[in-house]
Amino acid sequence: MIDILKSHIERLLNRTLPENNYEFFSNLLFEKSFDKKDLIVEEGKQCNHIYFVTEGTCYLSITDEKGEEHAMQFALEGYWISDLYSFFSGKKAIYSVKALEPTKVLMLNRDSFQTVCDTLPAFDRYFRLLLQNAFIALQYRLAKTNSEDAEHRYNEFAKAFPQFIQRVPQYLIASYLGIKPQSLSRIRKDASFRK
Amino acid sequence: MIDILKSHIERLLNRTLPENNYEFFSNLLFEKSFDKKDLIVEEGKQCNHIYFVTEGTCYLSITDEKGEEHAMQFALEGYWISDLYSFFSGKKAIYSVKALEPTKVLMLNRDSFQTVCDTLPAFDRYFRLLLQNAFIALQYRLAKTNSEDAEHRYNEFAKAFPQFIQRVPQYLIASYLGIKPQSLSRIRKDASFRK
DNA sequence: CTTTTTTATTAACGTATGTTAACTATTGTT
DNA sequence: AACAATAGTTAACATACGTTAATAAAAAAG
Repeated sequence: MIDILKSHIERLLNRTLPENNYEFFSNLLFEKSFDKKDLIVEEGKQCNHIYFVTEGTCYLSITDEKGEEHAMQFALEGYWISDLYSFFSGKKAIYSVKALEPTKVLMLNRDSFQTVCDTLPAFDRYFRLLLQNAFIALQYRLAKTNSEDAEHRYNEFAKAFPQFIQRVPQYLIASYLGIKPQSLSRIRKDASFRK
Repeated sequence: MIDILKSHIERLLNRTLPENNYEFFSNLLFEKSFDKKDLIVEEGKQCNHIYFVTEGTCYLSITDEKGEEHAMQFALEGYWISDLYSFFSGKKAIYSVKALEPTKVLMLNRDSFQTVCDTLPAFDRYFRLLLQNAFIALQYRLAKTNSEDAEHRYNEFAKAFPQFIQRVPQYLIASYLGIKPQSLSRIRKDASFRK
């Protein structure tokens, strides 16, 4: 069951890991379960872990001054999620992570992260590749946010992430796209008319 | 003159590099100069380098289907810039990089990047830290794009990056903020009234 | 099953930003 | 210095999306 993570690592590194490397790493992980609606990371508190989802769904969000929540990222089985700002700086979290379903994660704390990166260069490489991909995807998403209208963005999202359309409530998808739920409703209705 | 990069690396790693480590790395770099308006990276062609700016300014942009250009990132002395999508995948660039002033860069090609990361784990670490910071900043920028109006975003930008306000034309700053130059003009006028 | 809570829909109206177009200011070129 | 090209401003009008509010549908809880 932990092996979904091992194969994730080996796929990114494009090679198999020596068994003792992975063992060293996996001994630093803790398993934890959350109920639906539980907060995995809470804004205002230090976020001392990164989380690898092995079961369930959750999402990262930020709350603005008006008290409105904005979904930034969704995660299901095989995704890492956390407030990286807080994790890497040690400052208070500006994001929250909340479970959308009963969710199981493998968690790695800051010290263990440092240890594994210092001890096994393969893990520095692994996390670099993760961040590389995340950065490229995020930059592309921002480009689309600044150039396409909400309908186009919704269609691209639905095509790229059909699993999220299934498992994430529509008001959070609207929020992720940078619009209100009413607007997404309107967009979907207009689209269904045109069919 | 190359040492602006060395100190950049040592600042991120939070330690001094063995002199032979840096020498190994810097021998893989090429220096190149561009005139104002030159394309450093051209959309549609492979982007085979990452660029560290030692002099001048340039910016990364993407052109949408309607032919409109969207500024994604600015870089002046001490910044890395490139189309990382193309650089890491080997596919055709979807972004361009263009000089806004006469600009000097140190460039590192894909093979050399691989070599230095494979040979010196410190560089995997360095590029992980770079990407980490870039990801965190980009995620925050997207959060603001989805939650604040253009006036607020402009004010935050001007405060955080006064150098760019000096050296980058206003229509590119508008584009970076996700609005049209006319809108930024209006915002600035309204603000000056309220003073 | 029934009730309550949460999520989604719809419609009328408001607003920030886009569009078009004309004009001015600035910068670069001969 | 004169001219051309680029960048910035302004204003009238258009539009995508936000706001408010009422209702309906679906999911969770008793």
